[in-house]
Amino acid sequence: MPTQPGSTSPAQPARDAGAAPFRYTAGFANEIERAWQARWAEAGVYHAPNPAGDLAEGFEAVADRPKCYVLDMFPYPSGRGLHVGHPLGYIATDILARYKRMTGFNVLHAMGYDAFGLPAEQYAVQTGTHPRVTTEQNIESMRAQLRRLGLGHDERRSVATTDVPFYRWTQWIFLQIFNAWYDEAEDRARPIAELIEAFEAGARAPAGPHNPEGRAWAELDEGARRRIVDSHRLAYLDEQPVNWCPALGTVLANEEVTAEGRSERGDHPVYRRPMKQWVLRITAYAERLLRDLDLVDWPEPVKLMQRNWIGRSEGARVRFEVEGGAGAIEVFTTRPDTVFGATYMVLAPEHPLVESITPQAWPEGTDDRWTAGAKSPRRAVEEYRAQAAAKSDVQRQADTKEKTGVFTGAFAVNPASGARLPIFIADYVLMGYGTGAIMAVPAHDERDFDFARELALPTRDVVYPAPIAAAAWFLTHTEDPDAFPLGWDLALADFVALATLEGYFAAAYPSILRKVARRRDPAGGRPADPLSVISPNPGAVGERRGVVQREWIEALGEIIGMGFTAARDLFTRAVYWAHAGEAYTQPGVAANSPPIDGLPTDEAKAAITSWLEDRGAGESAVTYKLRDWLFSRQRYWGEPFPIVYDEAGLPVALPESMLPVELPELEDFAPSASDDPDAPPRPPLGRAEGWAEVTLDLGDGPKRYTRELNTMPQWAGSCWYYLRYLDPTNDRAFCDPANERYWMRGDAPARRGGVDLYVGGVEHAVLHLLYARFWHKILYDLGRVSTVEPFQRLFNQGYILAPAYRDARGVYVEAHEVEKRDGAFFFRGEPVTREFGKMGKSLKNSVTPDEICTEFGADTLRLYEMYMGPLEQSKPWNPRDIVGMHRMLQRIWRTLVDEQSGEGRLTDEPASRELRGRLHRTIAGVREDLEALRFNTAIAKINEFNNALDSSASCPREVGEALILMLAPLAPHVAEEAWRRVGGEGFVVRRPFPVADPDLLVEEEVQIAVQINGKVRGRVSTPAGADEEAHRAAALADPAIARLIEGKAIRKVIVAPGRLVNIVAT
RNA sequence: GCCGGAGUGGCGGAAUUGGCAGACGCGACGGAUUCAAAAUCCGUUGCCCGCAAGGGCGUGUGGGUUCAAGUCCCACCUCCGGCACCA
Repeated sequence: MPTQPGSTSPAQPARDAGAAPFRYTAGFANEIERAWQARWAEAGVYHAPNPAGDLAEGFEAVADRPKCYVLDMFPYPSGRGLHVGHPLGYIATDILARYKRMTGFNVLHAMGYDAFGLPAEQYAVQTGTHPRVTTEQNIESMRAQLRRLGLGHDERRSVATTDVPFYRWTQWIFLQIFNAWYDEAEDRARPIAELIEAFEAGARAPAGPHNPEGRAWAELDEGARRRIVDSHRLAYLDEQPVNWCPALGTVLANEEVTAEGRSERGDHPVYRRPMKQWVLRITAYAERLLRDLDLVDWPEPVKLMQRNWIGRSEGARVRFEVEGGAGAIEVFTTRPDTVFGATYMVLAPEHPLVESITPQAWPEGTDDRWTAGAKSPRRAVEEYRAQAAAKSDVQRQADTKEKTGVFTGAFAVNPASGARLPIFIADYVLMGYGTGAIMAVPAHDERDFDFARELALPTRDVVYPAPIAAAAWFLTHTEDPDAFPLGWDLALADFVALATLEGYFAAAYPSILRKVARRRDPAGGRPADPLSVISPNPGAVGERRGVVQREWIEALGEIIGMGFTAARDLFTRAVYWAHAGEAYTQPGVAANSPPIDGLPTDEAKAAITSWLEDRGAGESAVTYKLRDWLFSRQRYWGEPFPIVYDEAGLPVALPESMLPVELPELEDFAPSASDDPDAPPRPPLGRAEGWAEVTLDLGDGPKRYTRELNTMPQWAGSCWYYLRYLDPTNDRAFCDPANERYWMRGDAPARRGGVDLYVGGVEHAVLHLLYARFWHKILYDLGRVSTVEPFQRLFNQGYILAPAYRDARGVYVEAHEVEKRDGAFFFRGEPVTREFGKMGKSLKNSVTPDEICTEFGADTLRLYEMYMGPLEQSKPWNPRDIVGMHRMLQRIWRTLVDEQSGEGRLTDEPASRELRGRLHRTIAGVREDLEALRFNTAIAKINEFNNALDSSASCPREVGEALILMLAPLAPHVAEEAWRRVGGEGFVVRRPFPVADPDLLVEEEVQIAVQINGKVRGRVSTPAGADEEAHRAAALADPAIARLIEGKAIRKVIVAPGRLVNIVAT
């Protein structure tokens, strides 16, 4: 195609013989698309200038514009290629970016590749092809696929995590994390040097498990000092139980293990086993990660998922002294109000105190069920621990209903009740949460209840729902049940009814009891059913004053049914819940807990916490489910750590000047996979001779060091790639501060800044988005970025679903080959069943964007994907529907271009007032829709507008040009081609978007509905802006309406101006 | 089990603040064009009764609020997603 600017490009006529030569056909679409993609690339129309550095050219021209940073979630360049589900979000961000560009923003939109990862490595293991080769090929083919869609990315900014100049800075960020610690007092990360200074100056005492004797800094030797400092770092080495997957030869993060306890990749069994690993201290940020969710504009469900993942719990830490002076067990509980109900304690099998508290021999009279048949507590503990460690998570999950555990032979003292509590170990208590120890309150916790039942442990009630609390009080405060004139049962019911009305407070109970005791003759005599005096709550949601839930009325019936003595006995012994056969975990009223008796649960919690605090036995506390982030992988194809170990085996960070640490060349990439869960990990980098062992001068002369042989997990690169887009070629910094501040923060305050729009799937709701926020906050604390949060606005696009077919065995078959006959589906003659599922390889139902582009053109594909429905919704791919969007483009094309000559057919006549009004209403609607990412309705509005135009013989220029400009973000190639043919100047993608004239938005006449008693009976027109009275008159004047209301009395006329009139008549 | 999201014609969906349910597209039906077909264009199309005029019913189910409910409230059903011994 010739490219003289301004000329009408005589593209190849459509090949269809006999058809109009310049009809918008698939072949024509493909030709102009290729041509425009080449012209855009040549002219660099999507280049966004930076304020500083290599990409600063042209910045002055846009310096006065606001910035807009639009971002897609970083894709993995899979060898399988894209299916039509992948570009859904990319098309959406492209449209928004184009729209923003046309409405006066300096827009940054780029695309890069999260290219480290298992598939390339596994392919390398099988074929010996270097993962870099596979990865680069995949990136190239993905770039080609994306380019074909006409996405307007600034291709100068494309990065891949596997590029050495990129991962150099990933390593650099790791060093920032390694060289930082979390200052709780200031609630931020600080450089580790400042901690060392504080130690040296004596401003801070070196405390913690690495300095058990609490010696002063000056007295500590070099090794001890380093160990203490290392234990403060945000990146630290820790021996901790990890998810070891022998089949993959690597450990996995919790997030990479499925609920079934298998690897997310490959579905291999995963075992728990202790290993020394790099761990990032994300828990230090738990509170801020939670709190700052309030700063961002994200879908509420995603925020909720993060909140749940962080899992903040408020409660108390309580200390229980172990008998015999063996120390204290600290527990965390969210229900300190139940401390009087603790009847035993449980430690996680791995709990460090287990060793020291377990005695040689069983105490006298130990129940057989507690010992697991072992001769001594030590033996029992040892065997149980071995058994628990051998259990895979699969079994552990499966076993949740059967509680197991053994007695340690030791006892602790309940700091509230003084009761003697046997101490058990059991795997239902997890070392990783809270303190790894619990006080067991079987009456009010289901797990404790199950365990107590299994091992015949006692329960003790300390909370009742209000009606039962009243009944309990009545039973335990009545001496002579026969003294009630109408019987104790009626008195009890009467008491409960009144007590519940009065509220929860036991203080009122004595006077109620006296009142009930005096009652001789209730109205209507003694009822047959004593419970009839209690008013039930039919709604049964929550518990309100004065009403009793049916559940508890039934329970009261049972209590009455068992007779006074038996019932009283249950409550005197505090075993009502054991009798009822379930734990009561709801809030209620405290009982059998002297300092808090009668208090409702929330007050009881606060009261008992300060009571415990006064006695030095506990204090309020907060814990999180979130665990520190396991950051080592035994892989080849990942970022090497910039860490070496010295002769003492302690980690030493390499100086910045030694970055990047490049991956060594290898022949064999396989980690040593094994079926043996106990086999030691052998990372592939260990085989890199001359690399794993190095001589370096790190300041005190050349010495031998061993390199860290693990690599970083795939999440590392995706934690900061959005910052590298901002300054992709910078080799002095990961990003120039001026560029970072311009694109990330702009004119916003630090708390409101961040990427303007981030689009991706919900599957990253917790993992990627939490990790990236964590890194960003560290960089913020260290002064490297200017915003508190990385992503201001998040949008989750839905999935594209497609029919998938299974044969009789339940195996998926190639959807392309399935045939439909008489409403049934067949694959190679065999009947198959249809279902809808996420498009992809596993369901064998992929459709590639390339096949659709060939058949209809990229613009049609773009429109169809956006037209399918709301972006955030999952929706089925229906190939039959695509042609609708193709026809729409054909119709618009015909409006603008003569199909015979290829010439623009706009006329210079002015548009009629009516048409102009319609145009401006369309512009206003389309703008609103694009702004809100409602592309489906934006397209419908443009289509509707063009349909209205069709009948008119000629199209005025002002209308036709606006139509092209509105179409440009959605279908840029055809818009560009039409623009040139109608004689437009320059690239349409750089033109301003049409602006609606507010004066033209109101229609002169409005059709309104006339309802009689809420049913539409007619329509009348009213002039724009008519008042209520005019509406009313117009409605009543309509002959059809007049006929219908004839002989009826008009009660009321409701007028919604411009919408409807409703006549209420009888 | 707990927490989220969603149910509207034959299909995808629209109705943004309680105000004309079904925009727009597909499909289907009828017509134009064509030797014919494809492609394209025009028209009809929620369901039921009726020749028609017209009437009735309709947004998962059952109740409620309102002049008016897809939209608000209560109870329930179904599907999808997340979490799951977290003390």
